[in-house]
Amino acid sequence: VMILRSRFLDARRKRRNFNKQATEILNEYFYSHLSNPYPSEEAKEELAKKCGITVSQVSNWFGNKRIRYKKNIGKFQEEANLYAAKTAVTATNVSAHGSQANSPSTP
Amino acid sequence: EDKDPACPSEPCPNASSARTFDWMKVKRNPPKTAKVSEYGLLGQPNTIRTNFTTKQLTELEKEFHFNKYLTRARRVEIAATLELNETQVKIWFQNRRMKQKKREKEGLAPPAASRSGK
DNA sequence: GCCGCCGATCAATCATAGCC
DNA sequence: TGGCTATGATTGATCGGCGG
Repeated sequence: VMILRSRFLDARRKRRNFNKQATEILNEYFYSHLSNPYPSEEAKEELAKKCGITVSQVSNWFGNKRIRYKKNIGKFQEEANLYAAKTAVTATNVSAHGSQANSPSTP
Repeated sequence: EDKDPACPSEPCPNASSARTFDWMKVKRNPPKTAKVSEYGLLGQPNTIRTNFTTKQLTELEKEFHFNKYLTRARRVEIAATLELNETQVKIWFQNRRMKQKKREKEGLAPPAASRSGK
């Protein structure tokens, strides 16, 4: 089926990569909060300002980053160590549930 | 001054930083968009994202401009007409409203565009 | 109890940017 | 010019929380 997309009218046509500096800032935040890389709305606004991009773009960046990171952790190992060395705010967390790491039901 | 609630509930093989935190293990349940009908006995229902046709999107969009919210009756009607689940129609409207909201919000102060060294 | 909505997020995909 | 990977954006659908 040729789901003739409105290939035109697709906002994602003209895409520009972010500054190297913006990416630097985003990565620093991401890796320094690797235990929980979910910036609050306020944090996103601040990052957006520093990076010169919109809050939505910050959200998109973290969304993509998280998914791609966990999809292939090994591929980001170097990057992780690089930024981990740069900043360390690794908030150690407290655990909640006991053992058992699995989904609801296992078929 | 931020605290993170999250925990690696499993021993990690690595030593350095980068441990395996639970957000990395999050898995979403597959869409239950299934309409329990034709699909052998193994063929999984619709574990994939439904691709709405241009026609369906056009109709939904048209309806949205008419009403941002749907009534149960209208929803049933549209679902039948477009051959979609009521849930899909409902979800489409919810996402559409959020999209609208986002657009309005961004359309009120987007000055700032620093791209790479163009 | 169940339902719809909101806000955030996921996950797959699209289309382009960027490099070799 | 071709091919491939990196990356920002889009979007159907899920998750958790609220209110009716």
